[in-house]
Amino acid sequence: MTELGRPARDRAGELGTDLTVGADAVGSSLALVKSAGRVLQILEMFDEIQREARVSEIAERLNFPQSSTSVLLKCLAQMGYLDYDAGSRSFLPSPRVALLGAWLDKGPVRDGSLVRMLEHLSERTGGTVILAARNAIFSQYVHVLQARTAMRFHVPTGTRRLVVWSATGTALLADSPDAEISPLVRRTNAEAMAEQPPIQVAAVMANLARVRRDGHFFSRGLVTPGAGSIAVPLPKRIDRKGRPLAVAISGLVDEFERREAHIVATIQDAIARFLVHMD
Amino acid sequence: MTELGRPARDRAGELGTDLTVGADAVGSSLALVKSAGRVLQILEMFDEIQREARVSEIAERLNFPQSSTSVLLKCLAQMGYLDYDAGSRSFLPSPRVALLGAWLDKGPVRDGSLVRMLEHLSERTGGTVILAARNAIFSQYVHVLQARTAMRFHVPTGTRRLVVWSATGTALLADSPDAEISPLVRRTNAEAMAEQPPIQVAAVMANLARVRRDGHFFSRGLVTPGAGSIAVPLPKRIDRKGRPLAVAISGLVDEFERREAHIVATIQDAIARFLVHMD
DNA sequence: TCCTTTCCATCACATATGTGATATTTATTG
DNA sequence: CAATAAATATCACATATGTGATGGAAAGGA
Repeated sequence: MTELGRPARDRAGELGTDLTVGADAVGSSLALVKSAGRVLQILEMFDEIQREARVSEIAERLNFPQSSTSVLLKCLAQMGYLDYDAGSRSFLPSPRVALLGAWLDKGPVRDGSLVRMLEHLSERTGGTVILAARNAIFSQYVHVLQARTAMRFHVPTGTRRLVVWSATGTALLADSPDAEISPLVRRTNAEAMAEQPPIQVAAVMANLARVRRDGHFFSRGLVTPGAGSIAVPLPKRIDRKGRPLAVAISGLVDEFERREAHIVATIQDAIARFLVHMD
Repeated sequence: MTELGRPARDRAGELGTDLTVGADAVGSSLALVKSAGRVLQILEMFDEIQREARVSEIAERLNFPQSSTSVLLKCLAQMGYLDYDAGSRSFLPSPRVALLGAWLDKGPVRDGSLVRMLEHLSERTGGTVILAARNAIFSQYVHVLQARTAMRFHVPTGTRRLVVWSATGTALLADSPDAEISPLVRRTNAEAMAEQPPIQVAAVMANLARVRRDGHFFSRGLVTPGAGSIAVPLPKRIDRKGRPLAVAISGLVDEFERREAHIVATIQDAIARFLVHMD
C-alpha cells in the first residue's frame, strides 16, 4: 500500500527545524495517470538540482519505488528525453526537453531573465522565492527557489493553494474583474469545502482591495501558521498569452513583519530591473 | 554511396505525393511506459502547432484513442501542466512547462537563437529543417520544421536514424575519435541487425572523412529513397554539456544535387550569424 | 425549435503497469 | 582478491490504466 501520511522527514516539530509545507504537489489522488505525473515530476526535479542523478537518488527524492523508477527512467532515456551515461549510471535531461516549452514564451521566461530575477530575489532576501500561476481554483507554484536560511519552510514545486485564499492567489487575482470573484469563491467553497471552513466573499474582496492599492499582499499565516508571504503580481505580458503570474517571498512571519517594507521594495526593484525588456 | 535495404513502408510509391517518412517516434515498442511517452508527445505536438488544441484534434494527430486522450489531458490539466479553457474546451501548455527544460541551456537553446536559426533556414531553403542529437546508437530528431514545399517528406519529431548511417548521425559523429567508431558500428549491427543489412565500418569511416573535410555531409537517399539531406555539425558548446548537435535540411535528392553548394552556404552562414554570441 | 452532427465523458472489461521481493551487478573495504 | 555493501535489474502478481462502446452535451443547420 502507498503511504499517504507524510514521511518522517516532514515532521515539522516545533518551528525549530525545517518546516515542510504540505505538498499535494502531483502525487496521490491528483494523478489520474500515475506515470504521466511522474515523468513531469522527474523533469522538475532535474530543474531543481540542475545536474545528473542516478536511479536511487531520484527514487528517494520523489518517493517513488526504486523498481518503478528504474523502469521509467530507462524508458525516458530510450525515447530520447533523458541522456543516460553508462559510466556513472546517471541520467540527465537531453537537449530534446530543452525545447519542449521554449516556444511558449519569447520573453522573460524563455530568455531566462525571469529566472534570473527569482535568483536575485533569493540572494537578496534569503527567503523562499515562489513563482505562481493560476490553475482552476488554485494558485500553483510553478517554480520555487528554496530559502537559504537555516530555519526554513520547504515548498515543493507544484504545490497548490486556494487562489482566493493565499498570498500568491490574491496577487494573481489582482487584475480580475470584481464580477468574477464571487462565483470563484462559491466554486471554491463547493469544491474544497471538506478541507477548509467556508471562505467569505467579503474577506476575499478586502484582500483584493489591499493588493490593488498597495501593489503587494502580505499574508500573515493565511495558510501556513508561522509563515508569512509577500506576494506581488507580475506585469501582464510576461506570459505570452497574458496569463497572470505572481512572485512571492516566504519566510517567518515575525521576521517578515519587520522587513516588510524592505522586501516589497526589493521585489519591485527586481521587477523593474529584470523584466523591462519585454517585446 | 551504398543504399541500405529498408522496410517496405518506406517504399513510398512514386514520389508524387506527400511522403510520410517512417516514424518510430515514440509509440509502439519503444514506450515501455505508455503514458509517459504520451505526455511528452503531447507537449511536443504543442511545440509544433503552437496554439491550443482540443481533445479530438490531439487524439487524431497523435493517433491516441479519444477516450484515453481525454483522461490524460484532464490529468495533465489538473496537475497544472496544461491550462484548460472551458469556453473553447481547449488545452494549452501552462507556464509551468515553459520552465521545465529552461535551465539546461543558458545559451542558444534557451534564448531562442537556435530556434530562430532553424526558422531562418526553413524560410531560406524551403526544405525540412532538422535538429538532431545523439541517443545511444541513434541520431534522434529533436526538433523538426516541416518543409514548406508542396511535395514534401513529413518527418515527425522524435524520429530516429542509425547514427552511423544517416546524414545527421554522420554530422553528430564528426568530432568523435576514430577509435569509437568501430565499436559503435559493431553495436549497431548487433542491435539493429534484424532491420538492416550489416553496416561496413569502412563505409562509415569514409562518410566521416567527408564530413570532416567538407564541414557538411550530403546523403543521397542514405535512408529514405528519393530524399536527400545535407547535414552540418553545430559548434560544440551549443549544448551546455557539450553534447553534439547537428542541423540538416532534407528535400528531394534531385533538387538538392543542384542546390547543394547554395544550401551548404546558407546553413553555414546561418550558424555564423545566429549562433555567435555563445557564453 | 428540432434535428443532425460533432465532440467529449463515462463505463466495464482486457491489459499494461507498478510494486515488493529477490537476483545480479557494481563499488568498497579489509 | 575476497568479502561486504550499495545500487540497479528482474520477476510475478496485484492493481492501475487503456480502450471500444455508449450516451449525453454542445454546436450547427433548417
